[in-house]
Amino acid sequence: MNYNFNEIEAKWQKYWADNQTFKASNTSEKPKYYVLDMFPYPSGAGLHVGHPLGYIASDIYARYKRHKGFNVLHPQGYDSFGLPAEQYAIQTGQHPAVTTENNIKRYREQLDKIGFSFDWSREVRTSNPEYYKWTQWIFIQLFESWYDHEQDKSRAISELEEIFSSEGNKKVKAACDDDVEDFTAEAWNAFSSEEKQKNLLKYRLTYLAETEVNWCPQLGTVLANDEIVNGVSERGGYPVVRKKMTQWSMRISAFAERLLQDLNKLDWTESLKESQRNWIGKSVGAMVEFPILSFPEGEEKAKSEKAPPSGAGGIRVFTTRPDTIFGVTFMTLAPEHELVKKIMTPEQKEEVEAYIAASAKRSERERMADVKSITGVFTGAYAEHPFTKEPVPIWIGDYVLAGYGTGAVMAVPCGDQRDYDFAKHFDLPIINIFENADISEEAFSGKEGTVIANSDFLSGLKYKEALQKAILELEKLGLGYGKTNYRLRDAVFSRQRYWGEPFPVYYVNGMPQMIAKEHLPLKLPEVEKYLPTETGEPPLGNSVDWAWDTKNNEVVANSETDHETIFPLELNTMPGWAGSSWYLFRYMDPHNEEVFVSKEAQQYWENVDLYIGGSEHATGHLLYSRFWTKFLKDRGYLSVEEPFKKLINQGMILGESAFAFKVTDIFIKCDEIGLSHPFKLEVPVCISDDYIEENSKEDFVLKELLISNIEDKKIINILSEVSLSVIEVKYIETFPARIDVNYIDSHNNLKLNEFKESQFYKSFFGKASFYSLDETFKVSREVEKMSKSKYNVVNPDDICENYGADTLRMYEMFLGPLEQAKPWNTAGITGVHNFLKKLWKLYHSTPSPSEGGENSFSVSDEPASKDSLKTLHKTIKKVAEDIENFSFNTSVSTFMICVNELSAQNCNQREVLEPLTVLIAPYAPHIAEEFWSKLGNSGSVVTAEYPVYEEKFLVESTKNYPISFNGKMRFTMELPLDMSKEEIEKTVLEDERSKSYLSEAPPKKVIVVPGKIVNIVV
RNA sequence: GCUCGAGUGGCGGAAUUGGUAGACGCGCUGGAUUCAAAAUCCAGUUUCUUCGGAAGUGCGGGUUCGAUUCCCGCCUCGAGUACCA
Repeated sequence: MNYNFNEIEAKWQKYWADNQTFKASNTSEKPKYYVLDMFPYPSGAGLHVGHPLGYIASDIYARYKRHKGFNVLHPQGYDSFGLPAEQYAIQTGQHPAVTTENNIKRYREQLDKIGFSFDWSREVRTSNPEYYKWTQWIFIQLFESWYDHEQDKSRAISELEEIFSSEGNKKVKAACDDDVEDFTAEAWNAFSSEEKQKNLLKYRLTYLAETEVNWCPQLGTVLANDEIVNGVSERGGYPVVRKKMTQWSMRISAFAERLLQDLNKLDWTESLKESQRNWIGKSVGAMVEFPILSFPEGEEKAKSEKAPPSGAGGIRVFTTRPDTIFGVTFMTLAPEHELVKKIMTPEQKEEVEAYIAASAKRSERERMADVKSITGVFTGAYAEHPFTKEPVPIWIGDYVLAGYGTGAVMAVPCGDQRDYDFAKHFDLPIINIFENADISEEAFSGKEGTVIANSDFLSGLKYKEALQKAILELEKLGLGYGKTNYRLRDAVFSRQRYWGEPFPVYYVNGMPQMIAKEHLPLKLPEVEKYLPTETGEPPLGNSVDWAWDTKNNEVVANSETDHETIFPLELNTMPGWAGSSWYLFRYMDPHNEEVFVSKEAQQYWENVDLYIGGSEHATGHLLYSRFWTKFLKDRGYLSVEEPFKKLINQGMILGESAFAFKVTDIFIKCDEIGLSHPFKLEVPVCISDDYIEENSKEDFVLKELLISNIEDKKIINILSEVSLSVIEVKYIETFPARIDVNYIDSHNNLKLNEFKESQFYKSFFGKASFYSLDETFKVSREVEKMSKSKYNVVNPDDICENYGADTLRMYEMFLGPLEQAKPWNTAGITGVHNFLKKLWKLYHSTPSPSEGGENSFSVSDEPASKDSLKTLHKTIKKVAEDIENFSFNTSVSTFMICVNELSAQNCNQREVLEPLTVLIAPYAPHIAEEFWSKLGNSGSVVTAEYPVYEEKFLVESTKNYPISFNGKMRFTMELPLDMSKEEIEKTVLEDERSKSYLSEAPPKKVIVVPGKIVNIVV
């Protein structure tokens, strides 16, 4: 009987499902282990071979841990709210819930074929009301909480109210909005309940704030930053305007320091931690206030002496280098800075306003892209230096960003390159305040070891001392204080979309009210269309039933809002990261209707031991999830501070795109080509750089080759460095070159007949008439991201069908290190497939050709040979080590070596093959189950114990020593391992081969490392 | 620009408390089997070579008996981030 993988795999997949083999229990004597994959968004395109890579790795690890005696939680689910389903709904009118359901079905079928050991009884879907009920509940908890910086934790808002009513808000060190005003206990108690609510909102961990969104009037929708290209919408190219909207925000910035510090506790890659550190962007420095010296006529005179740091009488700046304060020669404000219009002098008014208008026109992106050109305008106003009391000119310049710090900087040209460039450009003074620093060419940015000079009381001090001293002196003057700044902004939590979690919020007189827990979930309403309303409100505004009746606690028609118990509901929905920020905990207790996770379940499973997923979530999902975990921990709902202990980012599997082309020689005569005169060849062709041949007689370089798509025609632009030359362009592809990889065979030939039958051919070439397919075509390949639009997608279903899931699993691992990006090449899969066939043969007898007939299962109970046991134990050792190190590619190699050796030894003994079955089970579970049952075991191989490595089988008595001369290995010698250094040296030197390398002279030195190497220096 | 990572055969890759560079697989070449093909099996496959050998892990130095591995300086590619004061 041959290796019939289709039959075997279907059989065991059914067995696992029927027997609930992978169902995890929340109570067990065994130690727990939680392995989690980042759950997928079920897209309409289905899975390609790149998607399961991480799932296979985590599945191998989960199965391995089960063999090692752990109670393993290995669940899977769907991040099923999201944009694509909504966009599809806008186009087709199909309800996102329907398309999502269909997509999930397809995903499940595909996943099941690969043989994962998921506990599907714990499946979660973020778009499921039973699930998002708890997402809404967490939102309410955030609303009911504030952040106490004193205790460094989130606390109940009721505790804050108590503090306010007993001592006011002066002593409270809370994370809050910038505009809170001080009030006493008496004042608080005198507040109306509405005033109280207004003030509390400024402290809540989720709060309403005016924030800007990208609004596209033509599309009638809000766009994300990456949907905007050069200031216009990516789709359609319509203008986008910044529009202020009241939106929910999350006070994640309150957690900045903890999110930063706790990174040190995590077993994540350094690069990932680094990008979170950068994202949090901590900088330690000082807030300094420069009093304004002169307002223009008619305005109030500057209050230079007594202006408090928070007052409006000065310009507040944040600096990380207060030690360089004596180097300040000017100040720069962002053009948007609110003080600009107040302080500019009448003489400068025109110029300043023109500059503001000009920079407002430039998009953020433009401003950032254009780093080189230096622009700015003098406002005419001056500030007073806190120490020297000298006037400091105030400029505006768009190198200062309104969104960071205070939107203003104290310019120290000797110490900051941007200030330096600005000063040089506008001929502003530069004072050198560093000892022994040359600032004639560029700014000096050294810190450690720098000695400050020319700086009054800071002169002679080192960087660190000067820093402290400067802050101290500023504090004395009341013009500054030490301050730590974070780049991390509060996260906008509202989306003007349909397919997301509705907020459990209704509004009474404009103040938000939470719907009580017992009335959750607040389900998404039906709408007729998924676009914003004509008045520009979010899609939920299209619903006729979207108001809350506080009397019956139910959703009612919004036409009835004039009734005194009926109030409008929030129209926004939550962002994609809401549901994914806490899903790991729901898997622990997925069907609990009372709490989002029971204390017992959470305390048993704690948090995720191993998390595998893509690195694209480095600063989104992974940061938000840490934030919510910390919050829920603070409020006593969780016992852990972090969601994911260990994290591995799997690398992307790339596709090998195929380009088919017909070879035609075309000569283009270019008489006048200059850089300013791109040559245009207006024929529908494609060309790639590789196929350009230069005319060697002319000394020219092909500078650049541009291909642009204009009205479905490919236009070649050739830019040459010299103006007079003849370019010979060969090998022009005479039709759009991208070909679906599935029509290319392993020898890079176009499968012409199949290709002509394909939908791909018909849609692309059906109407074209300028080429003939019957001629010879060439195929070139290029490695790119795997994507439907590049026609390089390989479907795992096809691989399972043709080679089996076990082959797919092992091949994906064999491709290369898990964390590395690597190209997929279906041609290479035969190596792994042949290995499994060889493995199959080990367990089956091979009848001699004369006998004929089928192979049959034949494993002997005789004792195995010494060599076979050695091979087995070598393999146990290496494979176990490799799994622990997530080096799955090398463990597949090890299996291959093992099977090659056992085949050569004609090994068919149970003593070896039974442990081998368990060893390979995590990688190729179906074939392992088949062997396991044929070996006479009942039940699944999953329950088998992992084989134990025994040193004794590997003990050697001799070593094949490499003998090197000057470090170069020349030959080897088999010598006993217990031979002494001296004996080894003597034996080696006496060898004939050594003598030929030594010529006449004796060796200068002989290094003998017993058990390793002999090196002779000549 | 900054941060992180990586450069090894035709290709994917292996080897790091410094100790036989190229494991394993693909591809390729030759052979066996076959009417033939597929499948399978065997042998070879870093480069150069006067067939004795010699060189070789992006480049240039250094440390060492010995460097893919450690140190210094560069180059290239990839990922992330971007005027962060």
